[in-house]
Amino acid sequence: MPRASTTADTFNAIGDETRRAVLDVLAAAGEVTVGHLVDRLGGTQPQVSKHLKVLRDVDLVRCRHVGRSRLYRVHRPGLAPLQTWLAGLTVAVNQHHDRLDDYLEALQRNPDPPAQE
Amino acid sequence: MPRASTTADTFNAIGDETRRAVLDVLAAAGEVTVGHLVDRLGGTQPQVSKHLKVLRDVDLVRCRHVGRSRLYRVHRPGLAPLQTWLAGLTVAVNQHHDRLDDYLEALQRNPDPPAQE
DNA sequence: TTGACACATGCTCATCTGGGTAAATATTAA
DNA sequence: TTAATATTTACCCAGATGAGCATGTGTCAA
Repeated sequence: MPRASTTADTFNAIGDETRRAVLDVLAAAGEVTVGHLVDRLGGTQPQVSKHLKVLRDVDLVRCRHVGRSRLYRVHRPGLAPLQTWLAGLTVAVNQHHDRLDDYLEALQRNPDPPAQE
Repeated sequence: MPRASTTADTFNAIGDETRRAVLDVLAAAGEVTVGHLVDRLGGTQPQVSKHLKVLRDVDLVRCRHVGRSRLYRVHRPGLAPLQTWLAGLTVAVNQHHDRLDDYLEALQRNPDPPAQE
């Protein structure tokens, strides 16, 4: 079985570095034209358009027509899956691992530590 | 050019749903054995091992040997790239898009709104 | 209508993937 | 040493990808 489609979910969509860069530019600028993105990010126009399609498919960006241009913007609700999962994971990790990392790293440096210092 | 390697960075690593599930289990349980993960997640043992290798390569998990088992755990610092990027993006989006989404959606429902109301 | 502009879509291709199964490695028990 | 347990690693394969390039679609200007 191959890797899941990039449009399978938000996580796959942001796996690509260029797409993250697209989101960064959109987030910083508010609304941006495809042409502007091309100038800003480099690469060819079809390339950028394809990345935008992926982001659109997972609802991370939306666009509106203005003349012959299209203005793209980040669609905030699309970020929810990422924010939710990462926040939940972080909380869970912190609860169980408080200070465990430090302990384990110390243990690794001194595999057989004395019972109590 | 094919998709970037899953071990290219943290973002690619968490693109896979099974790997996110692995992280969830590890985060909830603290330290877990590979066998336990297999029981918990289903799938074959080699499969889980491979996913763990990917997570290890991007430093999202670490493990230590205990007898013939290995105890895996989430390595918190490995989450930093995700947290940093997502937080930055969220802040930027909120700054530029405060209430823009609502406006645009209203605009979409009523493409040619009266000047003021 | 014709032409230019702004994007989107279609196509080819080398490449990386995740699943399945078999075999290798390491550690403990007998 | 031999057997069993716990994981990792090696192969094989269909499927999806991103880059490059050509083409299609929609809009504005003359």
